[in-house]
Amino acid sequence: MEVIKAKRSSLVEQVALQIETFIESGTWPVGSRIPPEMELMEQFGVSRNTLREAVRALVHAGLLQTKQGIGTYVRAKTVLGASFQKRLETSTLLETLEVRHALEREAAWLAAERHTGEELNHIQKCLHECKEAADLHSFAEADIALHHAIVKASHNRILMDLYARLADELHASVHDLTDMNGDPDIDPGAHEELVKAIGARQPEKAAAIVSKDIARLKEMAGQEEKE
Amino acid sequence: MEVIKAKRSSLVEQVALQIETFIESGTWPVGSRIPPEMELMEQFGVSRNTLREAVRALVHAGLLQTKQGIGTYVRAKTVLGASFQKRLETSTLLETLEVRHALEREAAWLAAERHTGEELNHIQKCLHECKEAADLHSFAEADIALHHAIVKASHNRILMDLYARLADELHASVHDLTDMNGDPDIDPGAHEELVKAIGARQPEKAAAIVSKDIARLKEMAGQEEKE
DNA sequence: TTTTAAAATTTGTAGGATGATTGGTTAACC
DNA sequence: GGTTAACCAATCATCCTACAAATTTTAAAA
Repeated sequence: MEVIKAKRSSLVEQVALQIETFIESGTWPVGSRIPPEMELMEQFGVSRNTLREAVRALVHAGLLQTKQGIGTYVRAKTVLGASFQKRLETSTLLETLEVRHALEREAAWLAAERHTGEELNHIQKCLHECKEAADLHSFAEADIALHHAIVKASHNRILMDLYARLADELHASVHDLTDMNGDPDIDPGAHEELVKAIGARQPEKAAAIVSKDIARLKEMAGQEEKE
Repeated sequence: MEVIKAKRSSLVEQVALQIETFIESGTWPVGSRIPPEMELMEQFGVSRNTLREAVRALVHAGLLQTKQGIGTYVRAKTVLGASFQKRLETSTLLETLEVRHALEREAAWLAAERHTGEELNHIQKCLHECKEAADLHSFAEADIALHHAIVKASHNRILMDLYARLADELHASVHDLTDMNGDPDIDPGAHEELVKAIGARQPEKAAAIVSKDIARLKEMAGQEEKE
């Protein structure tokens, strides 16, 4: 792991970007503990202050998390994803659902236009796991995986970045919604129609199904706020 | 400007968040130069290292920009906005237009549902300025202002955050497109229809007009890539 | 008056020191 | 044998001092 020193930008910026690269590339995956400060100082060939400024930048961005006495952990894969999630934490559920609608509708449309055979297979596998889910927890996970697969099939990296964090944030919210309402109100038929429309390359139909699905969630959210 | 010291989080994090607050609240507006390090150290009551880590976090986030020998300047108003713009800089024009479509379509729909009389007046004023634009530059600025007004009328803060940066990034791209094609291909009729649909509280119609508008831009972008 | 050099201001980087936190280990006590 | 307290090592958090580098301002020289 030889670190190249460029001259254009500050040392701190260079180190921060390189750490980001290690994270995005998967060298330091989410959840892993990166080397301690003393080691990083040696690897990057900078003083501790410079190293700390770089690490702190990424801590603030939500990419890393430091634990005194223990070490530094990777919390997120991309800066945009982390800051988006931070933003979602201070937003209302309605705002979040509306943005989800915007992103999912566009993703479904593009997936219908662009998916590969392999991607469609993966989408169909996720659909199958939704149907086979034994409990609410399994269903929620399969549901998220399905939506991720669809966004991936859109071949739009920005959508993927934004959606990765949106899905995590919504995971708990929707989970709470269905818990409190008691009746899970699962509509697997909508998922089946969505996947069918995407497979048949019908973007308008896919988009309409997404709109209908989110509208139902917004209604549930509205009822929740009235209680 | 008395700074309160809480105990829960690290000093660096507290200072960084306070600086962010000063920026978001407009105390330090975009483009302005914030006080030098020595002053900030005294104001926040921390050491220079602690202050630098906080400032560096915001520099990396794109909110601040430091110039050696001169000072530190405010570059953006929100972290999400800054990181989104950073992401857009490494994205293709097609990806950007697709995300723009997702956000603008949702914003137009919500604006049709939720606008206030005051907001509609402002939207109509922006439309008027589009029509009265003497040259391409003026039109582009009025165009951006119109879309900003529509997104604001959606009453969704996330959309506003994301769109603020998206508009800036697209400003140059669309400008380049129209420059290179020679023929500006301005369609003021679409803007008029859009504003009419929003005013008449017809969300479906507003959304369809946005889709049509972006589709035209995507076509132009496609032709550009073929040259 | 103009040009050059020095000084001042401000950020960038390095090194040293102490404090605080966390997890693991060991010893003492019940 | 189980529990609790003390101790230690590892690691991050904060502070201080010093010098370097870049830019602007001021003073001196031509």
